[in-house]
Amino acid sequence: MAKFEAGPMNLVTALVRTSFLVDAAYTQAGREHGLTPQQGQLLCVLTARPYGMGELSAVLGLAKSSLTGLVDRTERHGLVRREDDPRDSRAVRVALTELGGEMAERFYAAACRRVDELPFGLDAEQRGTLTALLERVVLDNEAPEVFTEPGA
Amino acid sequence: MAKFEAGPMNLVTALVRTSFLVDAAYTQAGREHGLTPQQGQLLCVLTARPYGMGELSAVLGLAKSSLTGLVDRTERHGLVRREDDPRDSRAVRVALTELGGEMAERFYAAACRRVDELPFGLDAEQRGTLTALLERVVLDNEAPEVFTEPGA
DNA sequence: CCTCTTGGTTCGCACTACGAACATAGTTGT
DNA sequence: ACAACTATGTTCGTAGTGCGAACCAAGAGG
Repeated sequence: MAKFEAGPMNLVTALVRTSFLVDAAYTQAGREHGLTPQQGQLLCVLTARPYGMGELSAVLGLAKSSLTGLVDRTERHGLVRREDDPRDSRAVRVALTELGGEMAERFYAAACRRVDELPFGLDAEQRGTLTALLERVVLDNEAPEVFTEPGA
Repeated sequence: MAKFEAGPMNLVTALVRTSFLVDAAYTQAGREHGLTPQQGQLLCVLTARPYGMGELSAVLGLAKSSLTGLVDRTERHGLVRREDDPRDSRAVRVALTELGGEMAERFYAAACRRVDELPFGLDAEQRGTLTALLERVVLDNEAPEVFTEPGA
């Protein structure tokens, strides 16, 4: 029963399994540095600039109440800091600490390395094609700007 | 800064963001039916056949101890059942209940629908190309056989 | 038999995520 | 000014996730 299904995989299955691989790579990269994937994600977002809680909630796709905890824990580990927003005294700006910046860099590098290894079976041209197609999907769906290169 | 970076996205970023979209779709599909993504995943795996705990652990990429809890909770919801393995009395076979089978079907359909909508901006040929490229990645990395069509 | 391995569970821990309710601080209309 | 509304975060309770270490019981091998 579907034991030798070398036949064409459907797109949905391919996407789901790829996502599975990416997640695993991401999680592994985090584990190398004592980070949960969520904390790693948070650090990566913050490398661009400080964010407010509400903004983070939107970018990461989490409820505000979920974010309080994530930031709490990450702050407790000394990776992130809550700063007062000068122009709105109820708002807060979450920023990387120095240690957080270093962690972000290392996590980002490790995650990139691992994810970049996934398409090892594709040549340069195929990678280019794949990138273009996925980029289209990502942009069409307005995927949040997660995981932009820190040095950009 | 990098505000109008319409430039070529790198492959890693494209993969990570795509994975983000797929996860969100998956989670949403689960929520529609009162399932967590993990429980949904479990049901999908079990549509093929019953599995032992160890097998599940390997397929889902979880520690055995994590699995006990997942199966416990899913069992508590009446979706899954632990059966004795006739040929090994310490082993267990996790199987779908009738309700579990129905849920699996509905969850699978919902997840497919949502994931299938992601590449709405691609035409048939592009979808074919994308599928082929991802399939290659998936097979090269021996991604677990998650999310195979139930009816296969 | 006595070991060694294997299949699962238990336990304690840290973390994830949500919605409802809440407190404040801005904002608007009058 | 002042009341009414809105936006920003936090708190609280609940359910679920995931791990490693320790453990138990049943098979396998010498």
